[in-house]
Amino acid sequence: MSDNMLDLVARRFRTLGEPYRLRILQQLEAGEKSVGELVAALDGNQPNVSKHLQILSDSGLVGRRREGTSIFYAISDPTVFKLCALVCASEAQKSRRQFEELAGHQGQAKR
Amino acid sequence: MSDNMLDLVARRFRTLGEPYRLRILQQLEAGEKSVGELVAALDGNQPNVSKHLQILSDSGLVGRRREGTSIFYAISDPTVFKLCALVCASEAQKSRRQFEELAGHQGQAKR
DNA sequence: CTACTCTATGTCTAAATAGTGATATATTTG
DNA sequence: CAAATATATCACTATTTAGACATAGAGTAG
Repeated sequence: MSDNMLDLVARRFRTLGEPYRLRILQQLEAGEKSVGELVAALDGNQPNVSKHLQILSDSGLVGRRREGTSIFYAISDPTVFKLCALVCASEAQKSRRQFEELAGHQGQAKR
Repeated sequence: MSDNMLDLVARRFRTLGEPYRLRILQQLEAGEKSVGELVAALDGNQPNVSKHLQILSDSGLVGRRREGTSIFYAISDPTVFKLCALVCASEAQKSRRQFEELAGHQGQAKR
């Protein structure tokens, strides 16, 4: 993979590496929402939400649509949910391994 | 998804959000390598490589094995390559859309 | 034990980035 | 045009994090 592509991929991962942005994406998974609706749903302040939306938009993950004075954002790259699902599964398996390891050591200790 | 899980997922994405770490993972995709081998292959300095390896190890993406004075690292969670492949495909599609959009506008300008 | 090799860690600096409040911009309404 | 609303941007601070250098720790050979 070229260095240029590596940078692009890393940038994409960094965009997804912010819990607040993941929460925004999660909100948008249910359908498009205006900035105000997102601010209300996430209990955030407006400039911060707008900034994160800008970053998501720059990355091409979401698209915008104006309607009156409101601007509605929507998912434009559903890949993100596959990515999240993969990571979730991986984390779950990691937790399970850790648990079993602990349980195993506990069992040994009892003997 | 719980806030706790969101943080874990975000953390995982951030771990992958560094080009240098992606390059390390790419090196390890071909098989386990010692720190020294990675330093040589990536033309980096040793403490930096070690630090990135530590981060990858903490995330559970790689595992270590000692052999003499050397320590060999290897991929322990192949999920990462699926993630990268997905993002690559998404980026490629994004580029393609951008190109077609530009081409389309050029065509309009010629009329 | 000493010298040597390989790897990890501590410390510092610089850069990137999130959060916040004030303000600018755009759209609609009267 | 003036006022009101919704969103974006600016300026700033604080936090995080990568990179570089020096040094510590672990293992091996003599």
